[in-house]
Amino acid sequence: MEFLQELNKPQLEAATHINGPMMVIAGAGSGKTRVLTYRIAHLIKNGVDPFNIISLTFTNKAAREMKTRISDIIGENEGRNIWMGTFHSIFSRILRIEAEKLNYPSNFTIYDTQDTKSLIKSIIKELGIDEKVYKVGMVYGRISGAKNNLISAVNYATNPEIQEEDKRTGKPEIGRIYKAYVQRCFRSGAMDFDDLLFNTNVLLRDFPEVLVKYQHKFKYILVDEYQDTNFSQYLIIKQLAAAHENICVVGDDAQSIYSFRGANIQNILNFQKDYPDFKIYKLEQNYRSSKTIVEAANNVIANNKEQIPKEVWTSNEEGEKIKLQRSLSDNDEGVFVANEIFNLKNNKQLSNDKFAILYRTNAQSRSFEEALRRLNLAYKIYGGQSFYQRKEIKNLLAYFRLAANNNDEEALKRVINYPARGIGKTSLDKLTIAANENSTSLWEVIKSPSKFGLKFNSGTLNKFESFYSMIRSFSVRLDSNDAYDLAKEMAKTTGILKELGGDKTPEGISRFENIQELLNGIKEFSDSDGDGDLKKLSDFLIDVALLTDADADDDSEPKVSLMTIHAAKGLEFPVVFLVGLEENLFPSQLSLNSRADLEEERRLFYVAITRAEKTLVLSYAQTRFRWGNLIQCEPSRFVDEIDAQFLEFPSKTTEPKRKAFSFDQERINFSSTGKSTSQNPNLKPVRKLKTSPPSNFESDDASLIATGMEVMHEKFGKGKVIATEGESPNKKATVFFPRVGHKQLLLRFAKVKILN
DNA sequence: TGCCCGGGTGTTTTT
DNA sequence: CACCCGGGCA
Repeated sequence: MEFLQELNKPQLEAATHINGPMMVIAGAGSGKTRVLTYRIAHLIKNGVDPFNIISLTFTNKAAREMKTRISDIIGENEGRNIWMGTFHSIFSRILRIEAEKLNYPSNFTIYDTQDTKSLIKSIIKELGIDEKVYKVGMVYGRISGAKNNLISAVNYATNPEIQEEDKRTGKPEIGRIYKAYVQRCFRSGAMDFDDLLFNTNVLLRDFPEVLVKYQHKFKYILVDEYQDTNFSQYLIIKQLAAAHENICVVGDDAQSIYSFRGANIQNILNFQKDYPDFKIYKLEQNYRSSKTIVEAANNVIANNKEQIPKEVWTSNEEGEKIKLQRSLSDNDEGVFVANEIFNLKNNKQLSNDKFAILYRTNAQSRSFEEALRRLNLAYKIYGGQSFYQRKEIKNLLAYFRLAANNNDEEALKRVINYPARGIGKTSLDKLTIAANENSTSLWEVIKSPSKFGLKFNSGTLNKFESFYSMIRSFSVRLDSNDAYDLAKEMAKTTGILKELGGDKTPEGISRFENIQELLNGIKEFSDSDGDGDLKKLSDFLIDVALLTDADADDDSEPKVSLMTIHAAKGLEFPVVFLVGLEENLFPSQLSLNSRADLEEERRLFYVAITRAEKTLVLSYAQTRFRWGNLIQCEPSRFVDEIDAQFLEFPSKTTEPKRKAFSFDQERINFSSTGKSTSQNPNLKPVRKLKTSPPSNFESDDASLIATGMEVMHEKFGKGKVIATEGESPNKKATVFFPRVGHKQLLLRFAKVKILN
């Protein structure tokens, strides 16, 4: 097993651990994927059947990469038998096998975020609940959070604490919406993302024989990115592992960045409780980055209070300093980065794929796209609006979905009048009401409206009838037709091709091309793997909701990668531009009210820095367009947390040519003085220039603040203290602001003044 | 029923 | 600024 020789001591120990529970705490860049892959290879070489291994990853991309790497060692035939994928894809697979136990069809639809929100929205309307108070996103968040903690709709509505909480925040109807939502999904034969995990839990809980079956199958369990699992996922793992306890989890608490999605670091602590005789391995040597980058990252993360002690180090060379770049505006930032890539490419003979631009929010990509395009640099955006989420694509997919699962309400609503066939809102409302009253699906009502006491004029009835029979004609061919043949015909028969083909605007042409691209993709699917089986459209459709753009990589030419930091997790690049490092953007404005949120932002910053191998550029802009307004920005506090010895302040020449503002002059003078303090001197002039709002806002001493007081907050205005909690410096206050509602404030950070 | 216009509203992050 | 939604009109 010569492959094991490439490992260092702790890596080797972890990779050759065979039986019993184990946890690997792996610092950034310490080779955890390598350990996981080699461990799997080692298991197989030691007689473990690949069929008995399940390996859960965070993204499909990570899964595929690992699969390739394992196949390289043990051969593809063995490798393909390992169950490897995301929680969502693996458990949707199991749910399809076991669906009937839960009274679901095995071809259930997976609702993506759009479908879910659209359904919640209709429910809120139908129930006559105020949409202004019950914002769809917020309701979805509550329902999702409940599901991730395995709180069913019934539990939710009967749990006194939750009801109390919802009443206190003025939203007592969420339980009702949750109930209706679950019913509607069920009648539609649909599960949302959270259901895939929730229902797996139900399955394992209510059907002991199923649990035993999968416990027996998955004798060896591996979980990557364990710090980002939520309770629902945790419990699935725990149950599956209960029989053999051959469980291996790999994670890094410093890289936990998904708590907003219910991820819980607590799971790492639970691990020690659940498996007292577990073995722990710590990987602390970083192989990815230069000393400078590793130490800067250590600087940053040291500011977090809550973490498992570990010391990441590297024997790599010291490397370049981290460049700090200031631009006048968001557009200039784009130009700077594009120019810099252009130059580095030429000077160092690097291909495009060696570069990544990382940002906090998807909306920031625009200025970089424009600038890169102008220099003819090929780039690829990961995440954001994915191909499969585009309207035209979703519309065609909705026809496929509806053909495969006639009860899919969201699919039906999407296409029943697209292209326009004269079935409008009024008719649809009638149908919906009848479906609800009779606890059935829309489809059943359309099939025979009269059965449900509905009266329509004959023209409308004819329209229903022809829509119904068109869809049915597709449905009956699903099992006998080739995916591509059927898809192409559906695109034609439904009128989609004609509709889009007639639109000669640039957007229309692009939409048409997207449809063609989707059809091409299906063709590829049809032609793939010549094992003789018929490739069905329903098979193509199965996990389409779980696919993201990153899964459809085309490597025709090397491209610059643009993505959010969340999406960059697990990746590495020789050159990284970390952009938009401004207060209120990164850290996000919404994270400033609690220590936990701020620490998560800092971990995110840590993840971002540690993606870089050799060159790291930190960039911020002084002004930025937001909500259509030009706003002044100040540099992110995180930049200050890096010791100045690791930073380099670039010369003026890298800034795009344009009339300098007066403060630009100031910056040059300042840096030429060569003043060196322990902090970053170049940040200070900007700080002074902050124009909004003048910060003579003095906070009062936190210890004085008490329940009942009227206070003034710098951003939220006047408010009343409802409760306080803890002692300073960690004293928190719940304050009600008429303008923004209830807020939890950590008084150390919040700018609050006592009014009376 | 379908289209167009205007106002209101909103931004983390993802499977 | 962009998008979405609702209202009003053809």
